[in-house]
Amino acid sequence: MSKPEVTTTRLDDAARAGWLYYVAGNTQDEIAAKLGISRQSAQRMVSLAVSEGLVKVRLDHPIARCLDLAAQLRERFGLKMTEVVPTDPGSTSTTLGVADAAAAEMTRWLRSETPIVLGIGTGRTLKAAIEQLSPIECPQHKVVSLTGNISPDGSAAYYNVIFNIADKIKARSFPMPLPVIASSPEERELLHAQAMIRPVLELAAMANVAFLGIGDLGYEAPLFVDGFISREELDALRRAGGVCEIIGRAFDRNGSPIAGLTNERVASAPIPSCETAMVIATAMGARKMQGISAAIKGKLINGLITDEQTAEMLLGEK
Amino acid sequence: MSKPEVTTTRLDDAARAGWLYYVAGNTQDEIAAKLGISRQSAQRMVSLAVSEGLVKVRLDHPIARCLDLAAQLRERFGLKMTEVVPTDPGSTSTTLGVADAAAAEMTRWLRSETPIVLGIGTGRTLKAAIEQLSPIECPQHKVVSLTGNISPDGSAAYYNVIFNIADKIKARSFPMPLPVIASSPEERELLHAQAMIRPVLELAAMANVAFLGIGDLGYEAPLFVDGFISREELDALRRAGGVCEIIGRAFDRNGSPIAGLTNERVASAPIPSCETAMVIATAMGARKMQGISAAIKGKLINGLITDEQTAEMLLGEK
DNA sequence: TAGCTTGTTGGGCAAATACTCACACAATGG
DNA sequence: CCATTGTGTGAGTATTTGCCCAACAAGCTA
Repeated sequence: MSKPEVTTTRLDDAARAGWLYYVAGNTQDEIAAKLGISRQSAQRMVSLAVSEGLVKVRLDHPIARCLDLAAQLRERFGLKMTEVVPTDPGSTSTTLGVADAAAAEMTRWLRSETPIVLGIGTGRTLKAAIEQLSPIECPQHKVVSLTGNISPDGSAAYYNVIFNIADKIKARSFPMPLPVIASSPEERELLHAQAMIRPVLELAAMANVAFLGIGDLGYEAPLFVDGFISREELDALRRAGGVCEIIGRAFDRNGSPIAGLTNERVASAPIPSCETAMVIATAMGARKMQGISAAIKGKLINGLITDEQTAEMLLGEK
Repeated sequence: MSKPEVTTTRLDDAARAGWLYYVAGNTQDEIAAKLGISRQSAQRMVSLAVSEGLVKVRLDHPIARCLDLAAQLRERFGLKMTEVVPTDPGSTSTTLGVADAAAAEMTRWLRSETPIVLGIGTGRTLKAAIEQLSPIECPQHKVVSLTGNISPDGSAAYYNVIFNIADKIKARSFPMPLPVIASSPEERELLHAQAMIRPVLELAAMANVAFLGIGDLGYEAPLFVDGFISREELDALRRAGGVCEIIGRAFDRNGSPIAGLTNERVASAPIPSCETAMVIATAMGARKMQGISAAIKGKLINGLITDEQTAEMLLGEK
């Protein structure tokens, strides 16, 4: 404690370089001179700071167009909370921007003093969002996974993010040690009746806020790509009118759950009710359009984080 | 409302360009192409976004050395809150870093749900801090100026920041329409007895948190440079042992107020008590050393935002 | 100890960026 | 009406940055 020697880690140096670069406005040459390293090393430090996510850039100018679209979405679809981020016209990313926005929104919730239960879905968008999340201590909260975290091959489901989020925030976390889709309806009942699972399901039902991804059911449906359902099962869902999937459960274009098929084997918790919780979907891109639209129509969600282009398309629909 | 035409301002474009650059990671060439402007214009947009403060960079890696220094300061001097930012070795700025940190700390206070009274001092550091502050709506709070805002020549005191802060946050603000230093003790009493001033003084005494700058009394003493006191008055204060000045009031090296002289004419509110409020000083640099040290010794403050180098010097003193 | 992998460093260079300048244009004022 | 001033634009250029590569050190294996 009184020792003046404090171990300086690699990341400390990176943070310092990043600070000198972004906050103090030095050039990399100057940083190199001040830190007694070569310019290349300084460059590496700075870029390390960026790639490690030490450097967070925020734009706090409300862009009129985005605010307007957000307000229109709220009004038109009766949503309680919407956020619209700018669109990068050339990018094919399906998470760019919304991930940051989702992370920021999560942070707002987590900063609450009063304990909350945060339900968390799955998917690429959420995974990216959690990566953006700044570490924050919030032992007062509970985070509960809404889906199982076991792949058909027994490995951990890659896009289940409960462990990632638990890493970032010091809250009690509740994973669901279940396959995403059980092999039969009976197995699902059996699994859900387990003493270890029941409390998690109960907690999920009590969520104050939930963040969900929306999966499409096209050729590249994440549910299929990640091996949770077979091509035949995917086709069957589509023939039955399925257009999207939320935490594994398929819905038609009106947001009604598809009857039977894989839906009767999905081991996920029910989506928390909009009556009792803020249910926020984070999704953008043309492929998600139908899904977002369906989730809104079916009143599955009451919050949406999306991008400009998607917002325009949603509003453009009759 | 339903009109699709939303006026796009200059800053909106800047924000969009900044977003594409910093968040989406485009080059300025790409931005130019996407926005249909020349590369130079794109560059200008981005740099405008930066200079307008639309782009906020945050480093959320706790640098071990800074944390350690902060902890040492707390322990050694019995402070409740300390923050130490990295030092830029070559820079002569006296606000770099601490201004951002002060803005962040203010934001934390302002985000509180329960109404608080925020006392605000004066000076270059605070001015810079307020500039960094993101707009935030907090009608529940009150912001009260601790010093008068009238220069000897009748103009508004430039470094009085109450109006700047009022601009940024939507809280009720209470300026003190008084000269900083009255012409006589009697005038001060008279001014303070005014019906418009008394409530402000009472509010200042009730502050939950106050942010103060510390001014030195050297050749470039802000109080003198800004024309509030004459060279003779400055010299007199120094001869009387004055080493620093907080909201216009001079203190000796032990943090005791200088008796008589300009001190008996300073029209500022008393510094809020450390018993009832968080009194946070933001100051860095060699010239402020004595002042910071005095403020600590005199228990005028219980919080400090400073930089690495200053922290080291403070801890290095016997 | 030679041979290998792994990780770090600095040189060099192409790409990207910041800045200066000259000019066009609109608003302002005589 | 023209001069003036401020603001925005494009061209050109100097600076800064990102990245590839070869060299080198450290650790590990045989």
